[in-house]
Amino acid sequence: MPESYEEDIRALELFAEMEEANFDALMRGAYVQNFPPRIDLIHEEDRPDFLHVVLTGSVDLYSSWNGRESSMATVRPISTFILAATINDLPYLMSARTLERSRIMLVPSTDVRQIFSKDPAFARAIVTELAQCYRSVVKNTKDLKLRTSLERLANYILRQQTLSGSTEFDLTMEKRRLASFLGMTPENLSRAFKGLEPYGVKVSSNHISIVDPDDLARFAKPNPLIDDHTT
Amino acid sequence: MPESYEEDIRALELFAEMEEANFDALMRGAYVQNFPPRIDLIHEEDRPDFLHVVLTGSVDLYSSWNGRESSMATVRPISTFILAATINDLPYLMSARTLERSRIMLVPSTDVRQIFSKDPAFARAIVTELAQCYRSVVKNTKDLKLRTSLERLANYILRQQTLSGSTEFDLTMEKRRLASFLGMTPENLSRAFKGLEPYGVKVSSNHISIVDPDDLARFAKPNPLIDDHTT
DNA sequence: TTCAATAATTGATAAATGTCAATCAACAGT
DNA sequence: ACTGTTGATTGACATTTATCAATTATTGAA
Repeated sequence: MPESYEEDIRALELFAEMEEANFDALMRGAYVQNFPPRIDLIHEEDRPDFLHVVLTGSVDLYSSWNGRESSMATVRPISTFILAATINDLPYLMSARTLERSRIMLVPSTDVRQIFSKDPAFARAIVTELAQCYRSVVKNTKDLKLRTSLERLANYILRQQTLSGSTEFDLTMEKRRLASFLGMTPENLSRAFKGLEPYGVKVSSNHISIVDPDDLARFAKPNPLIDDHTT
Repeated sequence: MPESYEEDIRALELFAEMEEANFDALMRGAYVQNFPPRIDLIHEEDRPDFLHVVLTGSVDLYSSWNGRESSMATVRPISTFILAATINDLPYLMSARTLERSRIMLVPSTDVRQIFSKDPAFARAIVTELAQCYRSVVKNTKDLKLRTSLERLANYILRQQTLSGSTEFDLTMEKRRLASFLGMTPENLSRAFKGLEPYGVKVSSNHISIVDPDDLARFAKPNPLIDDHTT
């Protein structure tokens, strides 16, 4: 376990407050591995043998049914997935694949569960993280059920604007994956971008610029109870 | 706090394993109240002053945006809502209203958080519950993103069949609310029921009978990673 | 660079879903 | 039984979204 990573991992909310000895024990059992792009890390229905921590690169969480597939979320450094399955020792509900070359830490699930039960600070952190994950998915469900695809895209663009801190930014994922994440087809996304032109959204390749954010916001009607992913 | 309820509450997974003294402390601060039908118990954006426990009756969790509304879940006795907001002390993401005359226990959130941090068994139970809630919402998202409304209805009917243990059962909610829960309009639901006739689904008022469950299942393609809400 | 593979776009069309209005059914209160 | 209210259904139609096929970028490897 290289020191450099261990420091970053310790800084993760999930591990920050736990006992030094317990953290060390977790790290002793863990190992880090490099994966090339587009490698399946875990598959729906598998048992959660390890808690995964993305150290570098990025990971796509996706689901399949009846030959269809949908992108559910992107995991970026430094954060973990998929905690809920690990904690309750139940099969994964989502598959995970690397999007690019990625460095992933694997922590044995048994270690996580064991230390969970003897380290109150770790337990507390897990609860906070789980509650956050839960709230994220609820927000996502509201987005899907209450908005059209055009409205979802408009709000997605506004969220990215907030994250980047600028009215100009690059999309952080392929459009086909963005489409899947937003619950639509690539063709529909392409037309949706056109549909936002009247509200001052300019798209060229993967670069987005928003002429008048207020104009876009009047259409998108962003709402913290759906769009603010920090709470 | 009437003894009769206290016993049932103690039997809840969430409270079953905790220290007697802590349970008593929780119950001392709690109170039970009766509500008529269609009463708003909590509203999106409110602060979680209380953890709610449904003792009798039923509660609808729903969300609104831009004049639209969607039913997210139904809470039936005896279970709690909404734990995630209470634990992280963050605004509710959903509103809740009684569907019928209901008896609800209100436990001050501060008590929950305080006892959470000193009772490991309670902490463990909260984690299990949260992970379960999280997995439920993920399943719901998969249902929404991977299936058409006809497929969602077909699988809903199969789930209800499993719950009732019979190929004949009554719908447990109004059709308009079922439509909203499944993410469609009442008109679309009405036509979807017709669309399932070829697969042997008979509907008369709120009574459903399935002529040949295998036939329906061949169309619905139920999947435990979406439809099994017990894991 | 050149070429093959993949992603993105576009047009034409079909399917799914929503909206609006009218009607019918169920039910509660008088 | 009457009546008003609400939910459910139906038909006509509009909108949204998906599908299929063709074309145009874009990217990455030889």
